[in-house]
Amino acid sequence: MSTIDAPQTQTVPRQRRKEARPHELLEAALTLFAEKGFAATRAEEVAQLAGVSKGTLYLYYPSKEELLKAVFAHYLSARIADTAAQVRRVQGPMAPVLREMLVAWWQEVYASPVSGTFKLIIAEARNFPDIAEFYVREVIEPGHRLTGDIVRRGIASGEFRDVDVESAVHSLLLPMVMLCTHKHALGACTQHSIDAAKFIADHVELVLRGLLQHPEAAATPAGPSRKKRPIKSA
Amino acid sequence: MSTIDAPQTQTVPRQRRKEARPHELLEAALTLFAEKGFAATRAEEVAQLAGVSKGTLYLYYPSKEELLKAVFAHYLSARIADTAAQVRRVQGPMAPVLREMLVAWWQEVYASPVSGTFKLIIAEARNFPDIAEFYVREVIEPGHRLTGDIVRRGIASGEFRDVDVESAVHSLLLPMVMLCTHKHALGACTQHSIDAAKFIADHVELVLRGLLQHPEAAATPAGPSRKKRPIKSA
Amino acid sequence: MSTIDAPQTQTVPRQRRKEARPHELLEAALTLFAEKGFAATRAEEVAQLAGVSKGTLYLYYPSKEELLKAVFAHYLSARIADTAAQVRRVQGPMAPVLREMLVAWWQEVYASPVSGTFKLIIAEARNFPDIAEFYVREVIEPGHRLTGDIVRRGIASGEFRDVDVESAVHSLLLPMVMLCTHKHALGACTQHSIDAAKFIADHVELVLRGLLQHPEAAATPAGPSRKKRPIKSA
Amino acid sequence: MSTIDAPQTQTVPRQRRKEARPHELLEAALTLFAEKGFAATRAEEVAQLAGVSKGTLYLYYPSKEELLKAVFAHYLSARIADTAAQVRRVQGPMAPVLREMLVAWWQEVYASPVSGTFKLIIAEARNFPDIAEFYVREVIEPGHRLTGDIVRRGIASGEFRDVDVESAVHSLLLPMVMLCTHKHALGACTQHSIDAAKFIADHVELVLRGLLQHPEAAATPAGPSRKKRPIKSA
DNA sequence: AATGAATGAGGGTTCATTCAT
DNA sequence: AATGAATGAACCCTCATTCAT
Repeated sequence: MSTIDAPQTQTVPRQRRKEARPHELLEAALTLFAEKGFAATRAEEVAQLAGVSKGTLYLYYPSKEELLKAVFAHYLSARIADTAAQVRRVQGPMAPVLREMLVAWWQEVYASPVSGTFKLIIAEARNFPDIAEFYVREVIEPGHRLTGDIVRRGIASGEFRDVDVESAVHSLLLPMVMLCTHKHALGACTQHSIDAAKFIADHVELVLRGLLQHPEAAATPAGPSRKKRPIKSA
Repeated sequence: MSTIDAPQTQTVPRQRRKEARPHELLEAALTLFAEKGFAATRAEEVAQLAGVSKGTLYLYYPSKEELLKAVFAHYLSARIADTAAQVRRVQGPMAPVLREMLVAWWQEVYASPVSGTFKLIIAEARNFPDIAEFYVREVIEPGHRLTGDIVRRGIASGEFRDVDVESAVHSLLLPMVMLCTHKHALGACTQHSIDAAKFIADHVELVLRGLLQHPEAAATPAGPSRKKRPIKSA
Repeated sequence: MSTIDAPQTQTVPRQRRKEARPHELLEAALTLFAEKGFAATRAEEVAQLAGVSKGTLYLYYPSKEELLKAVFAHYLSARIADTAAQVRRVQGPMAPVLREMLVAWWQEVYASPVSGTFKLIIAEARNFPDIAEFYVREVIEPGHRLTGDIVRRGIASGEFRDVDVESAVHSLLLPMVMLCTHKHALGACTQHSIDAAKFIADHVELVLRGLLQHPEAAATPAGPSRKKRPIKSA
Repeated sequence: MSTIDAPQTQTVPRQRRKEARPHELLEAALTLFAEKGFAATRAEEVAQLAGVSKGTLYLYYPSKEELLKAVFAHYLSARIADTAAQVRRVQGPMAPVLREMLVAWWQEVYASPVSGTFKLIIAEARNFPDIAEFYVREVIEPGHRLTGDIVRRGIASGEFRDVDVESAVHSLLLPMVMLCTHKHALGACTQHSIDAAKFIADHVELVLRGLLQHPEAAATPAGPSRKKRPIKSA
């Protein structure tokens, strides 16, 4: 209210806040849209969760729909490209590459707000076809190409069996996506929780074993992961 | 109705309609709720798709929310129990049982309206916790128990490796659920379609191979399914 | 449904029912309109209370509004005329005439459904001006004329003081009307009930005493009515 | 809109309106509810009469029913208490006290919107029992106690006859309440209007005369009030 | 830039009325 | 004559969006 020494409820300097606003609004929007769905979330709720008033939201985004688009644009851009570059440089067996990539991806995504985007795109794809198209082009296709390339290299080198690449990619990725989706859907309602960290590890090993020409030569223990790994899942 | 060949606008007798209405309304509701989400679907749209007026919907269901609950109650009751009974009677190796059960499940569900329930529960679980609880109790837990029992029997007999049962069940089922979800989400918007029939077959083989103690002994060909099977996927 | 020996839930012969229908519907309508108001009463409720279906109501009355008009037409016709005739013939002091007329009126009206018409006309007069006009012409004006005539005769004979006739009529009648109104309004909700029989007696005596030139000569005891009279009030 | 001398559609500052709105809405609500009844009044009509849009009404009152409750809370609180205090202090004969209190009450209430509350409570009591209970407790009982105390004091001092207090109170008050009711019911529809000012004066004298031990000693002229008093009745 | 009062189109729900049986 | 399924206009209420402050 006054310029000097006003009792600030937030210690963050003004300038900071102003720059941070759009990001805070996007995170609030992702959180609520993923939780309740786009139509069932009120613009005012988003503003409130971001700590601003209803009017302020409209200073940054001209409509609720544009806010949704901005959420996707923000959370899904330039996440694939760099991983792809890294992978291309790697030499040697593909099994460890796959294992590390998937676990790393999972560690980065599952616990972060980004995990909410999957439920959100599932729920809203048909209501916003241009978002769906954008998503397929920017997220799904790059992700599939990346994973598919690894599988193909494994097959080419004789490390993997000659499986159908598309199907293998789906077998690898869909459970992980489903897990993220579950976290924001039923997982948030019931006690029927999945131990995500453990499942991902087991899942990758299981499918790798299905992929490998000589499973017994795999570097990982043949048995299930008996103990939970100390990775926090939320 | 009339004496001489009056043009009949309504050939269906009233009484018949009264019995058929609830089911027609439920199918219309599932279709639209799965397509657009519960909040974004207008009650009148459901009525229209069912071929009745807005008011008629309310003769059968007292509110939109009760209609949603009825959708779940109708489409998800007593779908698990009979399969479970069949499975329990089976003797011999579990791999074929798993293969047949999953393919059969998929054939029955994927092409039918029931496939829409997965997207719907994902999108609405957090808004309707009692529906979520019902769903977990009536659908998820029985389904997991059923699949888990097969895996356990396979492990006990030495057919399968000593994997973590929960994780294996997830690896088996989540891609299938994800596929149903996808069909009603991105799959309905873009050309990036998945060949579901092929994927399911490949997926089951891949994971089975990961499960089996001696994969090379499996009855199925080691190679990928090169040709699409002539099963219609929608 | 069948013509011969159908099990009749009502022992009343058919013909009787058919003739009685309109009256049963009117009584149901008066009851509910007086209880809940015209707008807040559903046509189906009236039908139900009369023991018929919604459609049947419309066989007898073309609309809810016509039903309301019929209620007034039925309950308020030819109630004044005969009393008026009786009164005109009477000779002698007017105090007993007034006393008897008011008590008789009250005994006949208060306990019967007719008592509901007052609340009803109060609540709906402004929404249905033609009903209001009818009511004023057919009920209020004759009633006032009748009562006023008695008072005027009392004044002319020197029995009553030379009061304003209009005002005296109001003082006499309004409390009685109010009592009927109260019975169907607050009286139906709370324990704060008025002992109607006692009040009417006391009220008439009190106002008569105010009217009389020589109150001490009145035939009634000067004290209050200590005991409730054995007249049933509902 | 324009820079010079733009015709201002809204000269009232926003802040002012926010404070005034609730009262404007309550008055509009009382007016319309009393005129048409609660059920027959549309929320938008209330808003319109108060000069705001439909949505604005709901910024101040969460539902039409809460608006009704607020009307009663606003118009009927703390109206009795202060009169009661005044009356208790008075000494001397009770007849003038009664006369003045009733005339004052009438002058204050009859011409004001408050007069509508009687018709409203009559019409809606049975639909809103908690409002009825509130009304009995806050309005009727205090009012009766106040009036009854005066009558009792008059009896105790020998000024009044030993009448039944409850009945006398009703004889005094009911016509006044009926008059207020009439004003908003038939009185608003027809020419059959009552001269309220005159009636109240006459009524009080008439009933006082019925109450008094020695009527001829009363301070008022024995004859009727021949001339209308110059008090406006609406 | 930020606020929040105000708006009004839109959607859930009710119910008077119709009409095929 | 009687029924009750069906209709759709109307009404309560919500909420995305605007705009004066």
